Amino acid sequence: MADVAARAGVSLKTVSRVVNNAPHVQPELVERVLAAVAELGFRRNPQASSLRSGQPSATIGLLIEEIANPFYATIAGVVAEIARQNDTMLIIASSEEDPDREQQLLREMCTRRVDGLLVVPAGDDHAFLRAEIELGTPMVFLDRPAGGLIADTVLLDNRGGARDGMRRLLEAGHRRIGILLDSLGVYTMRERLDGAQDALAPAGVPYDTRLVRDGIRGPSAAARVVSEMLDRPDAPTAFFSLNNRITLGVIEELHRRGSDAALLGFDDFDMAGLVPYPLTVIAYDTRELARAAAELLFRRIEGDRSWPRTVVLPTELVARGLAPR
Amino acid sequence: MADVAARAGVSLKTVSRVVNNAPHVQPELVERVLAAVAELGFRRNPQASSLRSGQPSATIGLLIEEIANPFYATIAGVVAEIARQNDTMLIIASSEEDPDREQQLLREMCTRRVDGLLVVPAGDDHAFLRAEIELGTPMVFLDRPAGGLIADTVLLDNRGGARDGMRRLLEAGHRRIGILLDSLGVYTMRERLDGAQDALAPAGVPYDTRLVRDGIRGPSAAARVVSEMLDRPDAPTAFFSLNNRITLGVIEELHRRGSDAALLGFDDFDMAGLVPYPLTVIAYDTRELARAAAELLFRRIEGDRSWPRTVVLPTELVARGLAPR
DNA sequence: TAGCGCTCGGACAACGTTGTCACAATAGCG
DNA sequence: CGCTATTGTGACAACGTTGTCCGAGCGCTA
Repeated sequence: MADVAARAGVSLKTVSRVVNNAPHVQPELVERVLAAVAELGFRRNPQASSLRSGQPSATIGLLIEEIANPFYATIAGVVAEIARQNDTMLIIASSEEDPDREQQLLREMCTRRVDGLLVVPAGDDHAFLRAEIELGTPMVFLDRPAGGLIADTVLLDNRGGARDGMRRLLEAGHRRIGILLDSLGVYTMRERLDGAQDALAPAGVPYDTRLVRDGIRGPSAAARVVSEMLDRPDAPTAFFSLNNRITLGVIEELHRRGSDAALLGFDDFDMAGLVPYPLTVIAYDTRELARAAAELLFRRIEGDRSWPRTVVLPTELVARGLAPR
Repeated sequence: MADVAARAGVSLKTVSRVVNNAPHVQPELVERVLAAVAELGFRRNPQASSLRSGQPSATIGLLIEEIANPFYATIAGVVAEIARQNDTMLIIASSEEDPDREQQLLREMCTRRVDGLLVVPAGDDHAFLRAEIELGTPMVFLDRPAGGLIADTVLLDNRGGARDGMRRLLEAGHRRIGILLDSLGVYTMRERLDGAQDALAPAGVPYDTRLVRDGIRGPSAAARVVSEMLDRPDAPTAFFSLNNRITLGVIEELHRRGSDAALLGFDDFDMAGLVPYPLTVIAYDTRELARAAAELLFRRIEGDRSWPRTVVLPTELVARGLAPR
């Protein structure tokens, strides 16, 4: 900046004023300064600038489980767009469902003085963020609630959606429904399982633990479990898959066998209309989830200090897949 | 930091030493300082730190077209992981194929003094980055080459892959092959179309422009084009779709009609093994693409000043989809 | 023409940290 | 016991920028 000032024949402060579009500078000087800036390729250092002026960093952080997963990729896309609209840069990191890693990454983001955080929590204790919140960093949790912390949260109606879906299966006369899920350690899985149970009691169907299988990590594991269940004498007449990766495996196995079991899956997915098996999915608006969370965050950043709120977004039952030809 | 020093009864500099794990500090003092740090909730300001010490920002930027797109999401995931392994934060932004927006976002990243940039170019002139490169910011372009700039680049063998795929169709006896593509403004589309043409001449099949349709933006547009082509008297016996969104639409229409046209698609996709139509895809390793680019970038950041290199990754023909039941 | 207010430019300090250097205290040596 | 090394500590300036404040120069009025 001093070089620019020398070149333009003005004081350092005048250059600062020009660079910051401050008033009270002669048009002629402005021009000279801008010329010098262009010639010397000067660009102001935002670190020094915000150090002195105490301005925010115009950066937010987004912590998700896994970027490559379409659910999180969709969220990241929406957040990136809203961040751009707010002239804010976006730092993204993946916790890979590891609480230690989550904590480390969130700390790092806070250290970098992000203006706000959007977090899909991995661990179940986020007390370490309390100091940061009190220090004034806004934070919005999405898809799952934070542990041990009262904070803004945007969730899906996992429980209600699962209950509605199960009710549909029960109304169709199914009494033996296989329920397949990933880890019970994940909040959404617990909620969805609870929702399924909610529907059983009013229908007079007992909760049979032999029909519930957890720890299913991917499509092929799901296919194996389905195969095994169908081979039992009291095979299920319907399946409820609690996430879309499991749904894929179930479809694969049911299609392979030419089975006519009903299939209900939580999570919609791309190409769900093209899969070779009729299924009903519990769908929701992922983009709306991200939008609500990001908008809330920016309202907080702009100074909204009202009491933390929790938003729950609805789910919807949708018929998908192709009938067998 | 001054408060911490006062509380621990040491000088400010000693606190700095402790915070930076510098040697030559008495263990007892270290302890007192750390206690004061904990009590006051002190965290050093990396902006001021790097302002003074001139250290790099430990941040890289990734510019892609659209985060929600699985191709870019996969890239982002790999880059995020490699960044983490290098203790580096990752800023992600989407250009949405808009050259102006690309330029604006890249400038902003450079202003923030990122240590390096990974760019999927949207525009075709990146001369504005030359000053930045000469200033010492490493940059690696991926999936598409930069315009008007000699720089590190990691590409896929679009042309070779398309040629091999077409050759396969020609060997199977197809002579009328419908070619469907998105905009010719996109580098990869041009390369793939060139590759298709490369295969036609040696097989003695003329290039018939009536069989080539560009400007196809999504699955439903693709389905319409297929429908129209199949209704013509000299309907194609095979289709070559130049990206996976188009492939989806083609499948939909071919399946709907119960057609037996052969289908070749560029880009593999999730669930490609579950779609209700037999198809061959030109697949490649997206993760490897991202890995190669990110590794190269970090080698540059670590000081590798060798001549810019261009890496071209191979493609592979893979049979996918389910035969009709 | 003196006095007044208004505009604009520049000197200076400060943001929070660390590199440099100097000095004090201790240990090691002849 | 005095000398030099070595280690531990602190004063100071500097990184690049901007907020504060003062005063120079200007035009206007009485």
